[in-house]
Amino acid sequence: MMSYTIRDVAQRAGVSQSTVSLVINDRTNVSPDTRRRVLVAIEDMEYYPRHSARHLALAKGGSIGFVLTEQFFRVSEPFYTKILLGAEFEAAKQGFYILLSRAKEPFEYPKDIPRFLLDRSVDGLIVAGRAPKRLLKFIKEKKIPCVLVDFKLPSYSTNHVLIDNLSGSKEAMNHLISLGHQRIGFVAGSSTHPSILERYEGFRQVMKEHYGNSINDIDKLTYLNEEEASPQIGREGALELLRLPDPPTAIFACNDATAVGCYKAAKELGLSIPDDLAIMGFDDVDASTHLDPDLSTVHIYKAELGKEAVRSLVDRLENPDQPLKTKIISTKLIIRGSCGGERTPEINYF
Amino acid sequence: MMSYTIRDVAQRAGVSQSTVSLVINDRTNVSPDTRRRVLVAIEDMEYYPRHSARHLALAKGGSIGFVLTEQFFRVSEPFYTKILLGAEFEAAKQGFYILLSRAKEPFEYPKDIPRFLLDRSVDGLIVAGRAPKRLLKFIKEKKIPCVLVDFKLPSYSTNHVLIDNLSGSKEAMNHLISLGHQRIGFVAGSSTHPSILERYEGFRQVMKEHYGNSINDIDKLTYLNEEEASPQIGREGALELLRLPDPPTAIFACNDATAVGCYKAAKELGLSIPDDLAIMGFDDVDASTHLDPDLSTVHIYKAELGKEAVRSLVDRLENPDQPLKTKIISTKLIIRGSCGGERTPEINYF
DNA sequence: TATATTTATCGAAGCGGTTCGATAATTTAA
DNA sequence: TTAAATTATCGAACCGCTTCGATAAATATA
Repeated sequence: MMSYTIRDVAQRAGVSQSTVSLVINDRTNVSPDTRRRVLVAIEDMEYYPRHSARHLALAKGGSIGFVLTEQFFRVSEPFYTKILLGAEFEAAKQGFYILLSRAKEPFEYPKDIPRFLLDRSVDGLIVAGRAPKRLLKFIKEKKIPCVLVDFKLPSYSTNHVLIDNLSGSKEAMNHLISLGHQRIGFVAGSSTHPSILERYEGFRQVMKEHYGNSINDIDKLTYLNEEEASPQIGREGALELLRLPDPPTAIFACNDATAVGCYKAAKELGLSIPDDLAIMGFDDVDASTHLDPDLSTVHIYKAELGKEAVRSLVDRLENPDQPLKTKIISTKLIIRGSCGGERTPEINYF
Repeated sequence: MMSYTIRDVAQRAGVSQSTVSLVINDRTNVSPDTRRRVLVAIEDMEYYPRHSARHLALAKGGSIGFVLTEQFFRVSEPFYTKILLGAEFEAAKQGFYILLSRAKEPFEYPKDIPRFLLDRSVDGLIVAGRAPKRLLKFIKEKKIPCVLVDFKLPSYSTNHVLIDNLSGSKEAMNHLISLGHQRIGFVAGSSTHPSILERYEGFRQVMKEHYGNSINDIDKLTYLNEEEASPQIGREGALELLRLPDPPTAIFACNDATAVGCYKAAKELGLSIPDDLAIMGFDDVDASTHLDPDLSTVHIYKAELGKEAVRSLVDRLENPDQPLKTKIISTKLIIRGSCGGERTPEINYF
């Protein structure tokens, strides 16, 4: 069943198609009476303008590309998909569509350039997590408006939405210290990711501040692995630190997935949490409340990251000459059962 | 920087735009020599046809809408997003885009009709999880090709991709029984969802088969709740069953989220898993390996569901007069630590 | 060799919108 | 009362692609 076009509406309302267009786009210089007639016709015919036609005529279509690094597609899925869902939420609100795509890793140029970039289906792009350099270069060359979420590159300027990892990390560390821990270990995977580095930096700063400059000591209490942060890495790291002659009494894991592995290590060594070993995570993924005891961690407002990314991008699309902006979203320390201290009341963040 | 159009390419190659179009679309009746010249020009100019223009000309754009029920957007996120990711994977392979949208709950018509349906941005639709009736009605009226994933309505005919819940459930039950359990409880949320009902049916069938027709008994061992399956529901249900004068020695939870709650209940009552209480889940969500002991469960090939949905839809788009098809995807029993038995070797399913 | 087919290429119309410039109608200014 | 400015409406061109029918060139058939 063919549906109506703007011409049909025009005919029905007894006006020209240009007038209908003016009404649709809420432009000035249409008499109230004509406007009413057109609106009635639109209503009656259940007319809705074709997206592709507008897109073609306007050279912009109100769609946003969302790129997820393939690695995260699998491993860190619960984290990044929350960001995606937040983005969808805000995009819908602002009348934009989200087109989803993966960035392969390793990234091959030009094969792996998302097709919606090539055929101009999207007006702009959000990249969540590690962004392939070659992709970023392409985006810059083509001058495609873009915002990076939870990732940055020293020499690359664009809009960003970032997590306040440093503050979050320091807050978590200070909490651990306030509980009396002196030997605190740090276990991390994905150790080249800027967010992880910042969490590490927070760990170091607080340790130094409290326990002086005995860097060697800090280094001994640190396990860094470049591979994707995961329970396996967490387990390995925790085992390594806990087998030290002078093992830590608390472990700060770079994220919740890693913390899960620390639980396993503790169990293997017969250590009880939090009495023998305190564990602190980062991210506040759903799984953290499933652990026993439930995990104290640093909450990240994931959906908010996605929302802010969309706002940032839409803003940029609407005023292209704006200065670049970086938004930094705070975190929130959530005390549960894995390291003692007074529990934070649970709130249901979307 | 304006990019090239088909006319530019035509000019460069010294042919008409229609010829370029023929080459692009790989049509017959183009001399090898001309084809080569055009291809070279395309290559040189990095030409790529505008999506919206093709869309307009062809009245189809190679995009698929993916609708997620808002409820699942939050609660069952890890489950449905895996399906989404699988769909993206297959869609990319087939050259389709995925547009994401939520279906509000409750669903208000016509406000909540996804916009991409109204403005014809998508050629077809995948709906995952519970689909609002009013939305389905709209889809049928507009004759929009559609496939339902993990949901069906008795009177609604369309393409489906479903989980073989009944077999999965029976297999899980038989395993429990083979371990010697006689009193097995069933705990479920989302009890009106067809998938959950099928799992329940599997439970009943196996119980009846083994322990005769003492229906009352089975009913006593059943906890059904219409609210969204969740750890809270699981905890409630397990507590209720475990406090019976003659409590179950095993609990079959309708899904992993619910099973998590059963763990909590067991802990509260001082029961150890699997010795005092065996627990069996369904879904095989990531979190199930984080539990201690790790959860025996029924694996669902979530990404595969998404892939099959795309295949089904694309198939339908390409030959519209095909009969409707329902695909049923099998499950796989995964034995881990929560109920004894020999462990299934872990495989990394995408 | 003349005619009928087939093959290669092209021009122009059309997909469904937006928008610019022209025109007619109305209001304001002189 | 007339000229100038403003407002309302419209026709036509255009966005970038596909496709139909026409035409010219090449090939097959009689």
